[in-house]
Amino acid sequence: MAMLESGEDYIETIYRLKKKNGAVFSIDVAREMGYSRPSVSRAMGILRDEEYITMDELSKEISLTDKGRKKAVEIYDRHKTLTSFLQKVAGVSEKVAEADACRIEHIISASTFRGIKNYMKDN
Amino acid sequence: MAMLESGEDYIETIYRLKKKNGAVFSIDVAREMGYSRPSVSRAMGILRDEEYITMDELSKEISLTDKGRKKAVEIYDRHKTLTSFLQKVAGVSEKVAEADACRIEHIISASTFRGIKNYMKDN
DNA sequence: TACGTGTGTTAGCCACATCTAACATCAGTC
DNA sequence: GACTGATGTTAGATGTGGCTAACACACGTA
Repeated sequence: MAMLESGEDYIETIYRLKKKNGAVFSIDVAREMGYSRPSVSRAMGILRDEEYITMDELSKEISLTDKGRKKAVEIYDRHKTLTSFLQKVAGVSEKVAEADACRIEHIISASTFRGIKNYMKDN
Repeated sequence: MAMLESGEDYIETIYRLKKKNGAVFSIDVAREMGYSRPSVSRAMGILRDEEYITMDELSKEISLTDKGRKKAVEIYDRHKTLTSFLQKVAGVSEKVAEADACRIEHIISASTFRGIKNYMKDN
């Protein structure tokens, strides 16, 4: 199964929580994203099948695989770049920029993102 | 039922085809969007229920209501503005800009779009 | 030891938006 | 007037991604 849009959100959340708290569990992801435990449980199953994460059998602690971490960094970079970009060119608050970035980051093409990244470097 | 993202696409397509061809029928929308006739038929049913369009009982010609036309113009404006914007700041081709604009136009916040519009006015 | 709490999972539901198959209808043509 | 092709609709399936209810299980504590 291909990586779906919602999967990117889950991976990004895991990555951010890991940076913030160290260890990450499903319940943390559920609270952070405002989803139910079953929804997260199912998503984790898919991410595990696709080898983006592993989950400790006993403790249930979630870890990103190399593949997952690579993906996470990529999405996180898109997120940060787009947030700054929107603040700069559209003059919106960080909060608004963040919310828009969060949606745009999943659908923007690689070319356009590269262009924006370039723009941010030069300006 | 609230206006959904996909509904915006259908309305925008109807609007564009109307400008291009004069009369619009479901089959034209299906061909333009690459969807099956039943998918378009159902979508038209919803847009009719929500009073964005009317459909001639006999000829089946599709017309936008005032509400629908207002919506279409709004989406079309977002589409054109975002396309130019991405070409300008990201330096991508019209084709790429168009494809990204097509997806972003549905999810961007009103504030951020206003900001972008402003940016385009000043630059 | 037994019990309650927290966390994860399973089962089954819903909404949305696509699809295919099959049917209805209308218009043009032989 | 019957056949054929184009178009629209109906019925039912699929995939995605939420949800609740109910169950499984580990852990701390009375």
